[in-house]
Amino acid sequence: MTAHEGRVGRRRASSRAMLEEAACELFLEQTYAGTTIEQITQRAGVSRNTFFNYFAAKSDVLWSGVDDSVETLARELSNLPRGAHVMLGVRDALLATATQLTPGAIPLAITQWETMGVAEELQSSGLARFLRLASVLERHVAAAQLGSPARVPAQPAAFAVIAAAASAAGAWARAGIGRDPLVDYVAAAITPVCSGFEQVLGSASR
Amino acid sequence: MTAHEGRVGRRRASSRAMLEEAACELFLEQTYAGTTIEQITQRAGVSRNTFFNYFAAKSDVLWSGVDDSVETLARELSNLPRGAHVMLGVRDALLATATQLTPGAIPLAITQWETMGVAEELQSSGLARFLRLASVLERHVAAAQLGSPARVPAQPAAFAVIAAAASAAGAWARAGIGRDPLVDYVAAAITPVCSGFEQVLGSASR
DNA sequence: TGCATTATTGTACTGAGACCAATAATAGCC
DNA sequence: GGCTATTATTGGTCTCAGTACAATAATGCA
Repeated sequence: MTAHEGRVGRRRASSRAMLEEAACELFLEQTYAGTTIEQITQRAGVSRNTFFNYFAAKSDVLWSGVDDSVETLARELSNLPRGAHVMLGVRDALLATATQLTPGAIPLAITQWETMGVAEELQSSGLARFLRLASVLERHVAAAQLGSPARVPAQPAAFAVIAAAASAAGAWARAGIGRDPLVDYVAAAITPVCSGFEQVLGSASR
Repeated sequence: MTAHEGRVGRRRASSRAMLEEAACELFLEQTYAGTTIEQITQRAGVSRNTFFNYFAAKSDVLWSGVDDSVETLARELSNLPRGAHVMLGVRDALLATATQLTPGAIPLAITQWETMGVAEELQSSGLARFLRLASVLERHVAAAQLGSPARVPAQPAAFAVIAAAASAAGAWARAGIGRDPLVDYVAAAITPVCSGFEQVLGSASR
């Protein structure tokens, strides 16, 4: 019927969005830890196994927005002008990514922090996403310095910047409605990190 | 018999160290994911439940060194002179902590990175430790600026510094034997972060 | 000797996640 | 219309981590 043009095989009867919606309701009613995958699939009207056709793990439901932002970040990084200050470019790319994170696309894990009793699970499932973003950044920083001898250590810089951004996202979430836009929080958090690493470069080249 | 002075109740027949040792052997033989808790306790000669008297989770075995370093870091931070540059003090405390991490005390997760097939599990269990260290740091940075209006954002700074240090620890681990001491790696990684946040302070106060 | 305290063990259970085989729906082809 | 390759969904079964709780064993002390 829809979105099945040219594709062969059985039509999908469900979708990530369906499952996310069902899961979100239940998380708000019962907390994250208190709801089972079976309950999610029951509410969505599919079998338990179908869940694993769409998510590799229960915790993935909380993070589907982040995976998209990985691609956004990669795109922003590749659009940066060559040769300019590496870390300042990184900062711009990250801020652009944060701006593009419209409220609707912000992961459940962040927006529903308090209500869903998710803090525990965040600690065990969040690092994977963290590392995915960081590794995109790391590759960029390393590549941008290919010609010249690398002076900004790529992985530490990437880790530090992403960690600061994550902290900002958390603070933004806890600030509740009526807060400033996310990008302002992110900017304040990552600017010192970027300029710190930028100066490593500056002090060595001068 | 030993270390039971003044204590009442049954003597411990096992210990964290016993279980860690058994676990380490098995991880090297079979990888982390390939060994069950039951196998660990069998080799240690205790029952499966005893494992949970000493560790809250399987992954805790990989990280027992880090928990100690949390205390070391807290101690080093509290020994810092008052009023000096916050982030430079933080750097000193972290480097002191890294120095105190003798090879024997360095967590399995880091030293046995390749051999034990642990990278997967690190991603899901590592963030909890990361956050524990970061929150110690965060409290210190916030407290050190109590009188004056806080200019270094405590949590972003703490997250960024710890992330950089973690990256350094990983790089150190992957460098294998014959590498420089851990503290050198950590110093190179965290110095830009600390000076970046320190300058936020400097530029505002001048 | 009995009592409070602490360590260890046994049993049973829930739930995540993996694996695999069976079935259902669909498009294209004859 | 029937056949076939392809893809989605489902059911069944299994392992293992982690929890809960009760029973038992060892110890110091009154």
